[in-house]
Amino acid sequence: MSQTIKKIGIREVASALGLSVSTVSRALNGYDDVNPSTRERVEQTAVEMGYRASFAASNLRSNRSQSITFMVSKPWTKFVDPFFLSLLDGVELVLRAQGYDLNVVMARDYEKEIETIQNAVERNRCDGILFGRTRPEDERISFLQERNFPFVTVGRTERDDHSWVDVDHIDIGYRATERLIQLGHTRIAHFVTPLRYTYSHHAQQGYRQALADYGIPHDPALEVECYLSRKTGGDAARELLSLGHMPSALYCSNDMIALSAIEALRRFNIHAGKDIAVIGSDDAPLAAYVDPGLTTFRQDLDGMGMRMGQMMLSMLSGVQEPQQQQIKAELIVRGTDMPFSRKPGHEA
Amino acid sequence: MSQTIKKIGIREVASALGLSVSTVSRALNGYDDVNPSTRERVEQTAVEMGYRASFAASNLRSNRSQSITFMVSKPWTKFVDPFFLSLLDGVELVLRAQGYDLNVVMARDYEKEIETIQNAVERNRCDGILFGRTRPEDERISFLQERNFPFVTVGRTERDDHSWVDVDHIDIGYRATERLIQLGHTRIAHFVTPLRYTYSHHAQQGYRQALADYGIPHDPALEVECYLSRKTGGDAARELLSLGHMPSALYCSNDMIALSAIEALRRFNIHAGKDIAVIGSDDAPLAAYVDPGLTTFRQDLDGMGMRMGQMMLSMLSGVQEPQQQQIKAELIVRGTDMPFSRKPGHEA
DNA sequence: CATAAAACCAAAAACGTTTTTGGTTTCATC
DNA sequence: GATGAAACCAAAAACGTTTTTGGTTTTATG
Repeated sequence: MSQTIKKIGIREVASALGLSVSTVSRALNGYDDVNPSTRERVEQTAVEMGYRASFAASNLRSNRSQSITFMVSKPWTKFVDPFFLSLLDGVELVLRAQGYDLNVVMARDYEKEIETIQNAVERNRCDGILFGRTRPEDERISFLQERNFPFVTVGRTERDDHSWVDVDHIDIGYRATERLIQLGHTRIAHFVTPLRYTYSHHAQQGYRQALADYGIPHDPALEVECYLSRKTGGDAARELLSLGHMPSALYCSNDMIALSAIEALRRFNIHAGKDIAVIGSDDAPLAAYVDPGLTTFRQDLDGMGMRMGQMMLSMLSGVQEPQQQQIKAELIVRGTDMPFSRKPGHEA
Repeated sequence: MSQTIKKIGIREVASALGLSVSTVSRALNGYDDVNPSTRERVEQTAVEMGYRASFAASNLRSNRSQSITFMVSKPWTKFVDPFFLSLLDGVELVLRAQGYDLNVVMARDYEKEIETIQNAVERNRCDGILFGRTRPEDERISFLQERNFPFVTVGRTERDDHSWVDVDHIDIGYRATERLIQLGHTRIAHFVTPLRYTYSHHAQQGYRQALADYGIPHDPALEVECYLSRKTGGDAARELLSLGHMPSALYCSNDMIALSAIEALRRFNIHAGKDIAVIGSDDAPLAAYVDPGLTTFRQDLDGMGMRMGQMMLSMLSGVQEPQQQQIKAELIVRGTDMPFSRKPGHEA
């Protein structure tokens, strides 16, 4: 077994250079009252000796951790939501460039969310926090605001006094519905994501607005709240089917719901793209792989993540005003949407 | 705007109780030389006052961070690999139960892996580290061993003197190939994951062993190294096709490769489950959704993650001997494998 | 050449805990 | 009732940095 490697601290670096500890620290941290040549000597020696400042010590003294926490909530991690992983990628890229670390923590369930945030914030583990799955009334927001702690959310709340990035789900809901209407459909169902989340309401709003604009009455029976686990798109589809409410078109505010519904309907010999038109919302990786491919909307998650990172950085550099950015999604036409055609058996 | 909430430290708690700081600390940290009633008073007051020990301070003094880092490498995050997310879930569950936090950091690319580990280890940010994508010779291993830093890997290396969990890929390769042979196939291709990873070699080994055991000569042209990005399963399939090497069966050591190949072949009117038999390896979520469903292997990732967490905990409690656990995967028969039938056009 | 400003650096304080050290009380035992 | 052990607790040291304070040297200016 090789000998354990000796841990080396700032003191060792200082004495090796014949400088004081404080000078080494200031040189390394980019203070300006240090001779450029001294700084260079210090920097070089530091890497030569393999010196790395103790995270705990510098964090304690400076009260900065140079790291940002992204909290992901359980449902996302359970049935892997590619949504947030691509997002992370953008965030990380931007933060890393400014010397910040990004780390991800998981909140196992709903109650743990606030606890997880508390742990991060009150124990001073990070300089800022990011999270998604916002709800119209979200106690995480008030918690952080009370503490004046920097944060950016993915998704909005009822309030507008904080920084967020978001996809325009009203727009998606509207365009999906409008497209189905223009394809001749009038009985258009909406399988909506859990209504505790703000974005579900947005999707709903867009859907209803499109119906209204085209003079199609809104049938509440066609709007079903789905979950990724308990009541899937498949369950909702079977429910509609058994009630004889079968629509000719289906807009789902989540691709997994759409795919689950498509799969369930296939067992009843109802085929998406042939017997029923289906449009999704978030271009899950699966969407391109199924046959026929799911018509859905693509979102620039990477760009959104980068924007989110930039917002965080600017907050850390002192900007107080809330920053907000909404991005539009792009329609990806594949094979599951199609014009309306009256066929026997598929209409109630 | 509400007033900023005052940060409260251990000193405040101590003086509120009329106790010394050290007693409060010992009470909170479960030392045994403190009166149970005192301990209870302390604990109660601490939560009442909303006290939370500064992470940095306690980490600095105690040299423990009560947190474990899971490093994920870029390729995994890019094309969402459900593999590792389910794993994380199990790990987190076990660690959390013992008061450890799990956080995830991303290594953007190959070179950054060692740097990321360095940052975690040398700056004392965590008490242990977890990572996957092991290679036969893996400098991360030696780095950590030199420093005597606790770690567990997902996957093996050439060496055997460290703790790991792993899926038995030799077994998967063998059983997949054997099944195809028993279904009557003799020209069986293997689309293998990048050979820099240890598990790819295992898959290869199982594949070749099965061929050998059944007396089928090994045709190197049928074994193609694939990547998730550059050369996908689709590329490999087209390549075989253009060379007139088309096999009647295909074993892929990764489901995404399998799905990509299936999709590409469909465009040539070669249908998995009808014209070619396909077996995957890791039951990606997509595998159940495509039509026909992909025949593949399911791995108990959650259990593997939990085992991994337990290993880490035991290392932290002083166990030195390497612990190792290999799990077997379970065959999931869906629709893409089928018996051999001689058809014109699909045999070279 | 005197003086002020700027540049440079050393010493010491500070960050908020945990750990060490040691002292006092309580309790059981002889 | 003396004695040792155990239980309990307070004071102070320590962790490894960054920040503050202040002092010395150099440079620019009149």
